[in-house]
Amino acid sequence: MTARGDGATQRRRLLERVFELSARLADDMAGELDAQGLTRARAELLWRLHASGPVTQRALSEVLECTPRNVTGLVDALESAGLARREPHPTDRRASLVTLTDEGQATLTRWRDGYDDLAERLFAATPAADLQGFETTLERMLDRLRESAEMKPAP
Amino acid sequence: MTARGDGATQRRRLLERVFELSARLADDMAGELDAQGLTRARAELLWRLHASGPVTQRALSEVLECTPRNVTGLVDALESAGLARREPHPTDRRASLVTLTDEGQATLTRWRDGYDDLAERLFAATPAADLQGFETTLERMLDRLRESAEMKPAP
DNA sequence: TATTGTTATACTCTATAACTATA
DNA sequence: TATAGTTATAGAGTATAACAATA
Repeated sequence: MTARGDGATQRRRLLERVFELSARLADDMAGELDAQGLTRARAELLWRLHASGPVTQRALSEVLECTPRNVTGLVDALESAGLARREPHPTDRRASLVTLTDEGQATLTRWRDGYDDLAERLFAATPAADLQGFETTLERMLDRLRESAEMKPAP
Repeated sequence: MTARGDGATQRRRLLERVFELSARLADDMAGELDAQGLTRARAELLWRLHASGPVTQRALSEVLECTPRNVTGLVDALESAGLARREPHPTDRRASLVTLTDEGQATLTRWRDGYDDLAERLFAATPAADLQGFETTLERMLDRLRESAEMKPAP
């Protein structure tokens, strides 16, 4: 008979729930993207592009933490899909500026609305005070993870 | 001047934190696995195998929600790595039973310890009462996601 | 000489379709 | 006839290395 409510047991169960949450959110998102004919990697690029405005592929490769070669393929796909395009860099003829098309912009607007819908769906039934506590615990978790990420930054 | 502390704003910020948590946990895990020469897909198979005991590839393809062909490749890789092996099925000569090797078992034991360490690292600094509240809110979120997953189960 | 982005090549995960050996 | 697992083929993400054009 081990004691129920044991701290380690609670923590283990909690972490399991957190992983389930991650998995379900990822599934949810993958489903949405699939319905739009997009993949996660391409969506991530669009998202970053929206956040930054027009940028070089070099900059994208740094933000996405992948190789320039990888960016080439993603931009090719997004260009074919009509969501982004390459424009000449005004001063550096080696580089090009990746830009959202109007359709790309529209896609991002839809995502923002979907994001808010999801936030409401997940949290609307929870009192604001509880959400405050939730955020505090969440931030503690993030602090621990940020700490360990700082310890091993350069691969 | 929109009101700060507005409900929608809080929810949006909270969802952002949740996504950051997911991303950091995934990065953390990918780093660990990479150090062990494993990929996420192979680790997932090992994990399921540990949970189920020896099973057919057919069963694995259902649990992992992927094609039998995919399982073939993953088991091939795990077999080469010495973590799993195929054994003849006792009654069905078409099928084989995938089994953890001793090294595979040892790997799983290490993971279990690492899992508990992570749970402690993330939660030890948070009072048990706060964790209780955290779990309640987490469960509400999961309920919402489980609901929508049930609505569209069969692709 | 260094940098931007590309082509060439390769590995992993994933899927569909066709096929073999069994049930 | 149906099932378990394989081979064959293909697309997507990712990586390294070599190369062109330009800085």
